[in-house]
Amino acid sequence: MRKVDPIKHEEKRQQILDAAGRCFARDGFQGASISDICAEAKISPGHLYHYFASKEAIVAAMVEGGLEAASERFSQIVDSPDVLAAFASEVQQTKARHDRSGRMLLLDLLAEAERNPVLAKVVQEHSRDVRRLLAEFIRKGQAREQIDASLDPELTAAILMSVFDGLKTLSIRDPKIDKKKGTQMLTTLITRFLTPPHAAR
Amino acid sequence: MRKVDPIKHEEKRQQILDAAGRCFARDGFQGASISDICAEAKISPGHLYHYFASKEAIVAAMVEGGLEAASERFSQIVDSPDVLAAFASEVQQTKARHDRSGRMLLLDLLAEAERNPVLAKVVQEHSRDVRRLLAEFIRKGQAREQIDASLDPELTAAILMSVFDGLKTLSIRDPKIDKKKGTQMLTTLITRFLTPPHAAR
Amino acid sequence: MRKVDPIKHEEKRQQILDAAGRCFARDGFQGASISDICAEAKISPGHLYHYFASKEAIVAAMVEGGLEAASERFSQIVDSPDVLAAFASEVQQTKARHDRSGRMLLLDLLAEAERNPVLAKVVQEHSRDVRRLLAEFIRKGQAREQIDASLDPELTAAILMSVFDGLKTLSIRDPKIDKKKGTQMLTTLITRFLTPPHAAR
Amino acid sequence: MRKVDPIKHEEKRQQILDAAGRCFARDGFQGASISDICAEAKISPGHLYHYFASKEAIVAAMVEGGLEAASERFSQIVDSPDVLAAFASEVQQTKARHDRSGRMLLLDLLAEAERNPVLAKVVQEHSRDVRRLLAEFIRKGQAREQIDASLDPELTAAILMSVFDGLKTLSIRDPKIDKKKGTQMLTTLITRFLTPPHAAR
DNA sequence: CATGAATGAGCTTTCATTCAT
DNA sequence: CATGAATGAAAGCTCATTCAT
Repeated sequence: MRKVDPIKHEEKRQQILDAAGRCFARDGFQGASISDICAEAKISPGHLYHYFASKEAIVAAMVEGGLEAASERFSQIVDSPDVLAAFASEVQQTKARHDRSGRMLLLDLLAEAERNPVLAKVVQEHSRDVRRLLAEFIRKGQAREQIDASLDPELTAAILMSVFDGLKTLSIRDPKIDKKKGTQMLTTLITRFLTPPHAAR
Repeated sequence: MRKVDPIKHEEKRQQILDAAGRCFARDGFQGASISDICAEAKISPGHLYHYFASKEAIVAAMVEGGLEAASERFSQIVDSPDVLAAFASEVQQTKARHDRSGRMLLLDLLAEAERNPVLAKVVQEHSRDVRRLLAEFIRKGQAREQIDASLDPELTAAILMSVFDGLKTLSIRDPKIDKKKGTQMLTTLITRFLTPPHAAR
Repeated sequence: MRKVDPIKHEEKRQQILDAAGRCFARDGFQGASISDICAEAKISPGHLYHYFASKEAIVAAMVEGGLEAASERFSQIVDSPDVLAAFASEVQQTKARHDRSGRMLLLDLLAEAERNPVLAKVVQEHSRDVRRLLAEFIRKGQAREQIDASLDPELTAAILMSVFDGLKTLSIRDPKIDKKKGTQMLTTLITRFLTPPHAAR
Repeated sequence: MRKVDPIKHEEKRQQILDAAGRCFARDGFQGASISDICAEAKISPGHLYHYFASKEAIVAAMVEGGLEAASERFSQIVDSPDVLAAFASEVQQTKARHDRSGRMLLLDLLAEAERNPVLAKVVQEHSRDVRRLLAEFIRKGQAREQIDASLDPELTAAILMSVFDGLKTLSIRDPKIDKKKGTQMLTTLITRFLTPPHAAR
């Protein structure tokens, strides 16, 4: 009868993950300490270990959650009628999210994934999923003759993901950049890349 | 009275930087410890501080060195006759370097620069220099009608740098990717992006 | 939800301060290491930092405690009927305390206070309090015509405190000194200093 | 023929001791590092060890020098005709020296002497010498009926030295004290202490 | 005589983790 | 479920001292 309520348990986990997210965003994966996270989540260190086996487990769970959310966003675009408009919209949303307080950890994650096999696996599985989604997307566009049919969908998807990743560095390299114009330019880039060569521009 | 050879001093500094580079590549900026670096450089921890005032100073020196080398590479392309060929070549070289033992720390660096103001400044100054070089490059291409004259050179340069940054994530997200084909696809992307709209493709 | 017993916490703090006191007495403020204190208090170095934020905090707490105790002793004499007898008694007690295991750190403290502003402030505030107590004491004696009314109470108090400080050096300069005779001589000194000139001696 | 010039050697030693004195005054015996002293003396650490076997040797030599100088000052007063005037003058000089840049290390020294047997010995030998000088002084005063003949010369000398030591703490305990008035008060104290009881005051 | 390279133990402090209650 | 006590290894860094030149 005195079993743990699994819903409450999950809620607490989420609260901890949220707190961890804020700490990681502020100080990085290595810079944020268990102590910091406990303070942010207002729980004791001993208690935290009831929910997560280790710091790495927290990172992994947080990353997995974040990537899942990203996948969902992508899958919502899939059914969008106009391919390029959907892309442009996504780009702008990406940049908007970037300014939110819950900062972008993508670069930290990717850097860390290069030496942490656990994270590497998570990242690669997520990437495969998104790439498939994106490839499917591209195939649809090609069917509608909105996207150059000569482009290999899988590879194109991979390249586009890289381009999106690269976006994160824009404002690091130049904090004063005009983000709106940057978005427009990127839309141009993607449009020209994907548009069938014979199409009027 | 004869002062010690400043050349030897500089040599030792370089040896330490090399060792640090290997450690950072292996474990990240935060993951690599002074002890690790000392072991790798085969010196005592006390001695290291004759050459660098702090761990951060080592990071800064290493980063500065790496970025300077990158700038030099870029400036060498500037005089290249064919714009797009030069780009493609640079892309391939970038990918080749990526596999070297002295691994790429660019993502770590950019992630770290978001919270370390010292690194941020170094990165931004370097980025400004390279961006100017690249913009100049683009202007030349526009003068020769090899590059779309309607593209703002500075912004285009910034976007291209982001695209290059994004490249680093390709093989993290998919270790099995065919790098050669990736390079070709990227060349296509850049070509289509930059080529004047009326030009035959 | 039941928070941990703050009494236990305070007890542990006191135990650590006691251990620190012994170490400082043995090796001085700078000579005693955190390791030493932990060994003496039989706790781990990490644990010590649950109770004190830094070594300096330990020193400050210990000093503050010691000075507070000293102030209390002084305030107890204030109501004593015979001024000079009270002084003499205090002098003897001071010398007795000097031999205790929890040794005298006054000289270390005063020397350190010359370069550590935090300690300087603590010392000066304590000194002000004791000086006021002593001055009040002197005023009472002057009212009873037991103390020369021409002496400025504040300044006399300051000088007397200095004389007490100086006492600490007696046995350092000559370990074989007869402490009883020394105390008598000091009583003579203070008596002659304070007694009204016209009084019969 | 290529023997070391012993005069130059001694000069260098003195230069180092001077530099050390400045460092010790600034940072204390433990706070000043060999590095600091080398920088202040403008020599290399290796070279310093040609002149002194250890840091402790530097401290000992410096202390010995300082105490010797102090003894000399005292011995110069010995032949002074008026006992009390000479005392008062010495007190004022003591306070003046206190403000000099080459700051007072007496408290550090006495505190350190309690745990360092080498320093303890130096201090005690010096103290004995000065005490004898002072006792001789007192005996002279007693012969001239300027000093109370009932005071034991040796013990009185010891007490007076303590009183002088205590002086060093006056301005630590109250940085805003009026030093001139303090000196006058101390002269009063000593005068009343030493003056024969029957003498007019 | 003089240099600066080099050492290695030790310093204060931090931190992920475990334990007793 | 929840706390804060407690650990101990490791971090970055300092320093007295020695060594090769």
